[in-house]
Amino acid sequence: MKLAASIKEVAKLSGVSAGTVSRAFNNYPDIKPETRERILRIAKEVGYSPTLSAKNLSSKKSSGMALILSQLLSERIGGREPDGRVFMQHTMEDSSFLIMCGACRYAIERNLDMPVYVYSSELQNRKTYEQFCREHRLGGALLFGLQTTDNYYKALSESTLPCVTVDTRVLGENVGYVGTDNIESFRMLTEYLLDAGHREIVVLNGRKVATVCLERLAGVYEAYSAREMQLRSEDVLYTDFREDLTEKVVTNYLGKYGKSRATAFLCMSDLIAITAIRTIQKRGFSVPDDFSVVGYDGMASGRFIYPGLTTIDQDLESKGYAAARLLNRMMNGQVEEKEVLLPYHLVERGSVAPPWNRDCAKGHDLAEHGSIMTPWSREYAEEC
Amino acid sequence: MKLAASIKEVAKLSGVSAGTVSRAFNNYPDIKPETRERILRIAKEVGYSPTLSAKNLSSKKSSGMALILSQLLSERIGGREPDGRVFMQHTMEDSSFLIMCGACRYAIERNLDMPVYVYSSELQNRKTYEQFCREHRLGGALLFGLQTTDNYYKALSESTLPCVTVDTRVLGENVGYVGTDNIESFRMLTEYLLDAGHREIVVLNGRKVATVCLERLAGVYEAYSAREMQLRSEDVLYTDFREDLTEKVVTNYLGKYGKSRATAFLCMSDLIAITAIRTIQKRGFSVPDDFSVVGYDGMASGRFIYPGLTTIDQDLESKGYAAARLLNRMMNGQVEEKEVLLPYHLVERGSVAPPWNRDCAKGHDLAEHGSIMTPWSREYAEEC
DNA sequence: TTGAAAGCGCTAACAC
DNA sequence: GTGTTAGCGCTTTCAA
Repeated sequence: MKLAASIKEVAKLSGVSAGTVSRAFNNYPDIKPETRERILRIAKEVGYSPTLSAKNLSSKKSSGMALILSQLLSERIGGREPDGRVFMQHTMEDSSFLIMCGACRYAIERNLDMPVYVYSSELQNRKTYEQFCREHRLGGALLFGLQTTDNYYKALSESTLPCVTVDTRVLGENVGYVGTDNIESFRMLTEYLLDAGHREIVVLNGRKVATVCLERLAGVYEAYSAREMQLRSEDVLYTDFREDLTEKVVTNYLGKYGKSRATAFLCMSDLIAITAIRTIQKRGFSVPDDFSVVGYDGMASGRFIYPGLTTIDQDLESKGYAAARLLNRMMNGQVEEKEVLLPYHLVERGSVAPPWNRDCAKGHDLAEHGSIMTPWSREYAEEC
Repeated sequence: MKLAASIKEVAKLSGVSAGTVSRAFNNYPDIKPETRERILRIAKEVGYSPTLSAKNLSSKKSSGMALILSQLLSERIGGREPDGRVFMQHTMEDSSFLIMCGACRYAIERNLDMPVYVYSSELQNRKTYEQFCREHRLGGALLFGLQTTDNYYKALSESTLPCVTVDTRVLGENVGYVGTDNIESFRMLTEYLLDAGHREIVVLNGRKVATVCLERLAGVYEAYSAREMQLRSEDVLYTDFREDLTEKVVTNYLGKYGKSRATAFLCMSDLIAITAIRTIQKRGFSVPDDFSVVGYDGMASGRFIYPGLTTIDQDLESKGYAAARLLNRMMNGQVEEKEVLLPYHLVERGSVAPPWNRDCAKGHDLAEHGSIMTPWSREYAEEC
């Protein structure tokens, strides 16, 4: 394999000028087909492919897109193993990764070069959004994990080049948005619990100021008022998405009220829900016999735990894919609708049961829950 | 905010030439401190920062590094929710992501620009490794998720520029390696089970040809022969890392032997272990009373399931960090040791118990396992 | 349909 | 210390 093949080499070997090679590679119409073929063939032989830096530099308008991940390094929260050892955990773990996969899948399908940059909130103070884009010669950017307090969040609304945010809506001429209807989906989730017979529900909320949380909470309230019921504000507990805080909050609640009050926990995320379930079990209670629990996200761990977590799956990979697609279209001037809401759907696993037979369901076996047939138990029952 | 600030603008505003501005920005020694200050100040005012493409192009040797993630899009394996809905899952999910985080953390700490490229096996056929590096003007590359069958795997050994692989060792002049001592760690893990009293152990292996699996299996054999014991080859089952396959394999085994044979499952990864535990429970058996299970990786879900998964945590983030560090050093000619093995340690949760009281431990409660005090039950007992 | 030439924004070698 | 200049590898007029 030859190294260092430049456009000139190829030009010389093909007996044409550099300009013509460029034309061949960029699908210009004004080039004789056979010339193009020949050039492309020779280029392939010597292993030539154009240097992106040079392309970027020479073409007037930069055309590349990039994915910028914000909250990866900062959003680190700790916890402790039972043996006392400290472990770290990412809140955004699942979501960032899947969104990235989806976006990259789109880029790969279209043969687009789309680098991913991990850019923390802290870095955003050192370099402005405009600077970052200029520095990388971006023609458009995909942003995920932005918080409303981030510098880039504010800069986006005045962005001169197209960009797309995921989950964090930003108003601006050139800003697209891909998200989920948080209000609607939480209304649905709440109704699901109400339909199951629950009347005393505790909401385990995330960060008080996070937009998603605000919207989701609104959905809960909507469901309540549609049935002319009231959600007491003291039944909304805040956990900040942190595992240890969630545990503390749930432990407190259980210590205070035990089974005397709520029959279900409605969680703003799967991570919260999973921790809640674990905490409930550690306190000697059962899910779903004593308490039902639902989450939101569709993260993988929800399948692994017992009982399986009933949740709303928002298909994060599709979200990433849709975001990349929207950005690409915006960059090409195909400015359809700049706001895309993705579908979601309820995944019923085993963490919800009707509340009425709480006390006759003690000592259940893994394969049967007493009050409700979980998918697992059903499957087991069928096969045995 | 002014837009389009180039080096010339800054030069003009500062009353110097472009060359001097360049000197100021690149920490050259031969520039008057106050000139530098002034230039930097003015640059900041107009929001200037040098374009990477231009830098790359003009400097002879390209100096940038990048992280290339291979198996993200291809390594997709499906499964089914209990309700029949199909879900997709990434085998590498946890690991890719955490390694990426670690590598990026290093880059950010050093103020290095390190784009992440998601580059599937399929793409590797369309563009050679050399081409990719040239195209992106890389000075070095970090590769994760490479399989021995990948095109880039083969290309690496002849790489002219420094590169570092994670977990997949490649022999070559310019290739560094960051990994874990798979043999040693699996010897330890096996001994842990043997020490607990297990004599009939089933190994749930991954892909037969994967290097990591080969090494890990070697570790198991070592532990056995150190005690002059024999691991029967029919007790090594292959699952290919796929959830559904794992379930099938374990189900088969249990259907055939029930509790009559093995007392423990030694799994090559946490994902396998978690699926194994779930399958065992679905079949009506208990972990750890009927079967002990251990995994390897330290993935987050291992904490969420019940019982907690006893496993070897290999701290993937540190792995990514170490890899980026090694690459950076290699690129700077600080060629210390090109092979870095990272520490690992056993995390004891609740999935292992001695095998001798299998049958007197039925019907246990979450808080007490009969045969062994798990960390959870211990904690619970202490607090109540 | 193609070649020639002027840059894109920067660095680096060589003057002064 | 600083200015000048010649590229880096490509795209893109403008001619031919």
